[in-house]
Amino acid sequence: MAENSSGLDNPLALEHQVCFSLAVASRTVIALYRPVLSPLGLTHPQYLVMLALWQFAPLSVRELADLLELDSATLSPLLKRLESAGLILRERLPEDERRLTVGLTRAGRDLRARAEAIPMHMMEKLGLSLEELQQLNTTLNRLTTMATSALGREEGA
Amino acid sequence: MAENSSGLDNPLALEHQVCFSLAVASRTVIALYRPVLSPLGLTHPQYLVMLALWQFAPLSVRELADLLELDSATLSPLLKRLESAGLILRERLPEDERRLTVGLTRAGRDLRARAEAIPMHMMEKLGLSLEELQQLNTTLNRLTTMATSALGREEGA
DNA sequence: CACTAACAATTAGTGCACAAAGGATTAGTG
DNA sequence: CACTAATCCTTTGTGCACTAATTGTTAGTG
Repeated sequence: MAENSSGLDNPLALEHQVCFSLAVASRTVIALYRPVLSPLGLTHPQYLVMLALWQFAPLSVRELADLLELDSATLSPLLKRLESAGLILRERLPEDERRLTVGLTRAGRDLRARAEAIPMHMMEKLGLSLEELQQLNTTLNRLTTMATSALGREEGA
Repeated sequence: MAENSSGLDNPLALEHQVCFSLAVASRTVIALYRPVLSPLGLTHPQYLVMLALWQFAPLSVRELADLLELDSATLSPLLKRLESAGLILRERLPEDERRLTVGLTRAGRDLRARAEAIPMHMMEKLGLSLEELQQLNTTLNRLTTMATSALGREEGA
């Protein structure tokens, strides 16, 4: 009976690592989105970009990066792919030639209608209630807040 | 007051998507590991492989893939890098030449001592209690279970 | 025993994520 | 105004994740 589930017996045990559960959960949930997004021609990160644009377009690359907590170096090629797919437009801002404005094309806007059923669909697939998902969302956001502030402290040190 | 936090007002709102919170949390927590793992010469996925090996070595590629819920095509190059780093050994099983046995080298075993402080260190960085982390772990595992069984149902259909 | 199935690992190809460096533009300061 | 610093985006390079196709090996079947 030396075993327990607290992680005190073997702190390095795989099953005790939150970072592992988190990575697996993230990959698995995203995998569940794949067959739903694939008919729209979107990957999951591209879907998140489209969500941001449907909600806030136009946005600069920097604003998108802040919203999605991604590096602009990650977004740059992703946005090019969305542009080749005809969903978005990228143009330099006249008043600040450094910035790129990302906006939606007609096709990009139209895609929203086809995406509208996705959240409900995924909820049913997952088999979790709205309350459970909201609770989970809150917990995850709290975790991210803690991790982000810990990262911030490091840079300051 | 048309807004609420249930997601019913705008199901596609970025802040309501669990998949988004999950992806961000995963990336952010892994980012917090980076400065801790980098002195050991490990990336986070490599760290997870080492955890599995410290606990269960020797393991075949298939067993590792099952444990980590990863594709063998992802593990193949990763294991080669760990081998070049001198941490693991890869050899074909004499009794079944299809399989590859992955075992630890002396350096690989020795690295465990340096990794032993990591879980506690990360817990402190995050600023969450052991109970909170256990609770989170349980929740995430439940989520993965739900998502996995949903994926299973799809293949059957 | 020959032949086909299944299985294990690898390879090739696409896309995401991040670090580091670079080019272009704007803002701030003496 | 000239010059430095900051900002924005892109590019390059490395590594992870997944799909599909491939090679090699074992197991099962007629």
